[in-house]
Amino acid sequence: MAQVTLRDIADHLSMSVSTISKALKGYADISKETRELILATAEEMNYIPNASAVNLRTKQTKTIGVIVPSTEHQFFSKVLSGIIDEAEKYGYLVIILQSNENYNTEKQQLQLLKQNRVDGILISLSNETHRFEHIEKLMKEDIALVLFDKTTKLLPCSKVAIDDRQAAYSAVECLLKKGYKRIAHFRGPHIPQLSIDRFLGYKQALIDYGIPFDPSLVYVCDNNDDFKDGYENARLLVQEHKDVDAIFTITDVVAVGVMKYFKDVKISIPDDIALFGFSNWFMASVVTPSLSTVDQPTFEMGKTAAKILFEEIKALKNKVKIEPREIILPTSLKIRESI
Amino acid sequence: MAQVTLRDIADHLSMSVSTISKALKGYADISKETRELILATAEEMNYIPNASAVNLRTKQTKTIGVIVPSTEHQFFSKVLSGIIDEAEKYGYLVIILQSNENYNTEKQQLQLLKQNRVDGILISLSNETHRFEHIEKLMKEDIALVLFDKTTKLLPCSKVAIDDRQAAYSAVECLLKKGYKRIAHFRGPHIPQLSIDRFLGYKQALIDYGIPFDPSLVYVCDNNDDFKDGYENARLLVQEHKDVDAIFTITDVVAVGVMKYFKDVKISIPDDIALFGFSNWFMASVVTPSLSTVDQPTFEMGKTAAKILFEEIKALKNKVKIEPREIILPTSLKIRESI
DNA sequence: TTGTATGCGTTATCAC
DNA sequence: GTGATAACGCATACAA
Repeated sequence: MAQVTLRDIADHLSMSVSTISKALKGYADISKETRELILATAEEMNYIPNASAVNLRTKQTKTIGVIVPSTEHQFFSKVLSGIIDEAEKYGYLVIILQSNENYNTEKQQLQLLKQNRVDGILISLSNETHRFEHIEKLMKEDIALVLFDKTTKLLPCSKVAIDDRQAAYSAVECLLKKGYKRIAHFRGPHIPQLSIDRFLGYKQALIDYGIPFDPSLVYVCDNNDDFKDGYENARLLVQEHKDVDAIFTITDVVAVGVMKYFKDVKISIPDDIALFGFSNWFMASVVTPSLSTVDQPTFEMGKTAAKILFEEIKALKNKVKIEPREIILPTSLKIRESI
Repeated sequence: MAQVTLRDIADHLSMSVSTISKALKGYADISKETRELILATAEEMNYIPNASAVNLRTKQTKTIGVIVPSTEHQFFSKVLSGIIDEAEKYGYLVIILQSNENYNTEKQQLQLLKQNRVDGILISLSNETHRFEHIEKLMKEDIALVLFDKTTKLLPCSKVAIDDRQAAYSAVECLLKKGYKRIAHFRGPHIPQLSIDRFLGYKQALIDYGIPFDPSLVYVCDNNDDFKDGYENARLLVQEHKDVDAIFTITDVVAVGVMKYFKDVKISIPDDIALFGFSNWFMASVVTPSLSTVDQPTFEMGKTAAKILFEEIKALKNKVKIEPREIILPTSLKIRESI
């Protein structure tokens, strides 16, 4: 059974298609009676407008695209939830794509979204992405774009993120104030701004507190398996630096990997080594000992990014120039048993 | 800058639109030279087909819709990942909607997807959904539909799920074999088939092992906050039934809530009470003590559901009648420290 | 091998 | 107040 069209309703009522269309859209120049008749008939015939036809005519799809490195990542799934919720309020649909931290995939997916003429795009950059032509190209066209979480300073578009550097600084500062002196950092991959910033925050805090920065205390987690990275790096650390008294990790899962290793080799947290995570995922509160970490407004980040995107879509539609904005969401420390 | 159309290319090359169209689609009746010229020009002009126009013509959108109760739920985010990955292979885009366990929302979202003429729909039913007219209506139209995870026996469409009853049976059987005799069950809400089935598996195991079923040992988790449900029900249980020696929970997060309460009141797991979860989420392996649970193929469920959906979309397109299938994915027990 | 004509379902401008 | 008519961008049957 094919879908009912305006034509079908028109035929059924022996009226013209344009009359039906106008009545359905509440135009003033249709008499109340006919309008009501048409509305009732449409309802009865189970009419549903064909979005493709509408898109073609109106040149807007009421759809946005979102590219994230991975949907199953707890952080992103929560952001997505925020985005989808917000989109629904605005009557927008959300197409979700995962780049798997791959630059080429990300690039291709942008094409796909363009092909579908989405009204706007939200991206959290892949770890691999260090060239931005694909995005710059996009920005020159009539398509709104907002970066979130994994952003870059090299792109003059709106962004929603946290102050990773400051947040990391606070975390390490907290360790320092507690008296820890030999603090290692399990950092993220080299490209993403976010992992650079957290590293810089770490370094700065050490310097500010008169602790010499020791590069050999920085371990990189770049195997796309944070838990394992944490576990392995913990193993290495214990071999190489017996004097370390605290670790600040790029993310909670890394910290949980560390905990696992320490549990296996009977190193006690925080007595032997303290541990500070980042993200405040659910698991941070339920592991033993519970994990001190940096709380970031995840759901809010999604909502905010979406909200800004919709504003830009609206501006674009009205041919108003958009001023790129950078929203920094507040973070806070969750102090728990691990320090 | 408006998007380049076939017309633009045609004008640029002084050819007809249809020639361009055919060349781009690789039709045989275009000479190799012109085709190559056209391909090069299209590339150069940065032509990207307008999906809305194509949809309108071809009556397929190469898009599927997915409705889940919540994307931030770890289980669903993993399923979604499987769906998106699989869709990408088939060249399909995925629109994701969350019903928030609300029947009316689910119903409305189905309308939205119809409006967008998606080629197929995947749904995991909301906990509230106990009427299925909205879905039955859909099934009568040219739109493929596959249920996953939260399915129902009342709908004659394809389904992908696990054997919840059997899986729950195995878990409880495992507890019984270990010698636990007074086993409570923290069940899910009353409507979803899945929580009914897990409950039935629990009950059956007891009966088969000669333990009388005691309804007062069954606690319901229906506040949409599994952790809290677990925590609160644990509190109640301890008050009401001091003799219970094991708990089987509907899901891991509930179990983690239980663990938290027990930790707070110094009840030892598994010495005082054993604990068995369901889902094998990441956290199950990292809490202390680690949680015994039922492992289910989450990512696989998404992939499988998508795969079946695409088969049905294909069948529908070729006007082949589709035979509903029910795929049961295998589960297994993960025995850890909590029992 | 290429071009012409038509229609997909809708919106919007213009007559009547 | 209502109805032709054209246009959105593309695909395809058919004519040349």
